[in-house]
Amino acid sequence: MRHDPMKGRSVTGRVLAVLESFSADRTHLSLSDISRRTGLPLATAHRLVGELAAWGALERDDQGRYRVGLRLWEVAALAPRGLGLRELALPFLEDLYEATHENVQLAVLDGAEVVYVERISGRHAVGVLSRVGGRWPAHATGVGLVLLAHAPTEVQESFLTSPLAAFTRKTIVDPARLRRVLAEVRRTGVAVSDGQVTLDAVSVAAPVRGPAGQVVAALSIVVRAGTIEPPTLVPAVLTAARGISRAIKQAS
Amino acid sequence: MRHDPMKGRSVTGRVLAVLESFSADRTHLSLSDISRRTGLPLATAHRLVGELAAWGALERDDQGRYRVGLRLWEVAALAPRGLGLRELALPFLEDLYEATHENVQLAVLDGAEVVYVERISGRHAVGVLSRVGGRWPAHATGVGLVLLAHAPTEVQESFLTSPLAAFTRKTIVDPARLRRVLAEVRRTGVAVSDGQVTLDAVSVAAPVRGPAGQVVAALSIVVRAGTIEPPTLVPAVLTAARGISRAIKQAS
DNA sequence: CGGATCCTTCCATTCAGCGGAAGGGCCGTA
DNA sequence: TACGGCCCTTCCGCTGAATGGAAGGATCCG
Repeated sequence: MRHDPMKGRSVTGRVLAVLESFSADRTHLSLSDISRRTGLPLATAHRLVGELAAWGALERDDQGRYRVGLRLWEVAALAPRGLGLRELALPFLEDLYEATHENVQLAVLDGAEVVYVERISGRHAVGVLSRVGGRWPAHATGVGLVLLAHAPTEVQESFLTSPLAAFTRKTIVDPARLRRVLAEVRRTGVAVSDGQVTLDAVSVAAPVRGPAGQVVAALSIVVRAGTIEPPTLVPAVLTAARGISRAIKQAS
Repeated sequence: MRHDPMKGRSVTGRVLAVLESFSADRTHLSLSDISRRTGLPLATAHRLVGELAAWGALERDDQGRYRVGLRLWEVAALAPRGLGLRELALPFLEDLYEATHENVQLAVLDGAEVVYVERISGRHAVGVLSRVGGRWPAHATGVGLVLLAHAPTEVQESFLTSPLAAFTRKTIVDPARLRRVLAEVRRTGVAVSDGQVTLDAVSVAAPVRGPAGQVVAALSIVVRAGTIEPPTLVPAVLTAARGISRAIKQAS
């Protein structure tokens, strides 16, 4: 009898487990690493990894370690909610970036987290922890507040009944307070997130809408706290967000 | 006896076939589409697609059609030769873009083709056919000429003995002429590609080097033919390319 | 309303996938 | 130089995950 999590697991499931064994802080893994992280026996991992490498989903470097391959990135680049969205948005992100040289981000909601689809950062802009392809709990980000505010009610309720992670003393962790913040976001049309992820950053975010008016993404600018008054950033963020919404509509 | 291309094909191979059934001009596919394009029986396609969708490699839209999912994009975003390279390069690409507002591209070589890892295009810049995540035959592009010029000899020989596709009357299709062009690229350090993909575009490309000095990518600017003399673009392109090379070295 | 096409589900059969074991290679240390 | 530890590769008898034809329901369109 097998006493491992992979027992009875499909081949597809194992293949996907291999792919998800890579992370932002572990982009290069040995075969043994992959075996350990997935729970797959070495011989099994070897076979699956070999097939993925032959196709290009994985690549092997000079030290024999594996990394996510270009071929997988090419296929994944066809994701409408990933690069597809980013392609349409980029001119407007560039506009906002050139006007401010601050951090400009585009994100979508996935479950209880935002996934960053794009980020352009100025050299002197305040440091941000977001990473393209990375995730963050929605409640603690400007883009996340916008996306949650416009999410279906059941998504919001599910979120509000789960524990809210704190990153700084300013992170919103009280569900009642979060409800009020989300209502305010819906009312004003923008979210301001001050010091929720790092104390020195404040962001202003606005919704990006799909053809039917539904919110499909959110755009934000992140600046150093105490440098620019957030309300002064609202017109520019709204302008860029509306431009992206228009581009999405025209692409439908 | 099975009379289909999938007979004897591994599950991993079938899963990858499902993923590669999507293309830039077919980002949304029905289950039957996927079955036809992969050669998989409907029931088999249904099972595999269901597992991929459950994990997030595929998503299903409101009309029941499938598209590449965000989760796959997230994993693929960890590809060092994809977004990894792009993240390091972006500040320099932005510099070049802001200085010129023309098309700025970053590409890597994969076999006989270049894969575009990044592209920033100005609104009024000449139209380009490249697409992030897309491929193009190396010989017909500025970035490709740079990458081929610095590729291992066997890669170059293999390329030169294969038929060279023509896209315009200016596309280099004569192997002897291509040899001379590649030698010139090595000598001068940059490639100028004039009208090879479209007659109205001319590009200037320079190599991006890895920690050991090897050429790992190429950067280019693409402008409207007859507007800016290519040699005047060389310093800016070289500056940006060297900046990226330095960033790569520092990240190692 | 009927034909065409799509999608979902079932299940008897089968062969692709499994993974423990063995062996070779590499590296670091005594 | 030798040895221990760890990594990677390969083998192969066994078995259960995968298979896909068939059936049935749903949807769309002329």
